[in-house]
Amino acid sequence: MNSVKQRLPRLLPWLDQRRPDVVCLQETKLADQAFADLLGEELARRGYEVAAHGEPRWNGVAILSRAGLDDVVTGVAGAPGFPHQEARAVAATCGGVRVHSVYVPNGRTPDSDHYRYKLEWLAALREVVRLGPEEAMVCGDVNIAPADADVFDPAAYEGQTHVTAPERAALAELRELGLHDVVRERWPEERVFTYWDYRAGMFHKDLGMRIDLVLASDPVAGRVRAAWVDRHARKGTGPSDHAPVIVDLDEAPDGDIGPVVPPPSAPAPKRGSVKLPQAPSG
DNA sequence: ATGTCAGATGTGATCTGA
Repeated sequence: MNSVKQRLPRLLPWLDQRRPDVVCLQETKLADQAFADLLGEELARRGYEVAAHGEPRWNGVAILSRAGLDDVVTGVAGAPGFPHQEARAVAATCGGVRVHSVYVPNGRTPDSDHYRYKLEWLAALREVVRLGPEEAMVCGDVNIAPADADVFDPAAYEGQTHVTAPERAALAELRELGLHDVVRERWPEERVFTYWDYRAGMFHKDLGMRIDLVLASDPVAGRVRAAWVDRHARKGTGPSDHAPVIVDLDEAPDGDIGPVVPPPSAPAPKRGSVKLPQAPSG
């Protein structure tokens, strides 16, 4: 979101256009009461139940659902604070699936306390998911590009947060619980990004990173019929610097809803020596 | 061009975080 308050004119039309059953939001940057005051009524009118977990200024996550919203848990048990507990995770059971909306700490620089905090936070998240139900999804801004293919130019990010080996190992350990990276599995060779820096025309040039993931356990991943990044939502006036990831699931394991065609993406520009703005990622 | 935003402090420009 990069502020749900600033993004309201984009969020509500997007909900009406895509009509998702379950929505995981990150970086709402709003306390729970302010969240309810700002958009509770608009969401209720659209049939959404809401689990919001926020702070007055930073962070903040939420789950919107019209597929049920049960057993809401805020935060990650056993996770460290920085120094206080931050609003970076909320979980709920929606239509039989344990859904986690997560905003993984940024990490800032690899030698920082914030980076160590990020790794410890991921380890705690892994424990929560490990002890949870088999049908599970982890969705959100993980602030890690899983592989070099998830960065427009790996050389431009070398040694920076989001691409280091320990971060990728922490993410891999989470995935070793049996979680599928459903967008990468659907688009194994394609150029797919979810985040583009606001500066320097990065979106226009499609110089981005794939740091927003939908991870799904086996029984859920088997129901995936479409998985794609809604780049359209990054265009136009007043977008977030991230684009939403959309995943369609069948209702039944052997169901068939026919072919689903994602919208066309922009042609990939040539890889080159592009100077990277010094404040990476959101 | 370190080229953008958003939130805050506290009124206007500067800081923090991404």
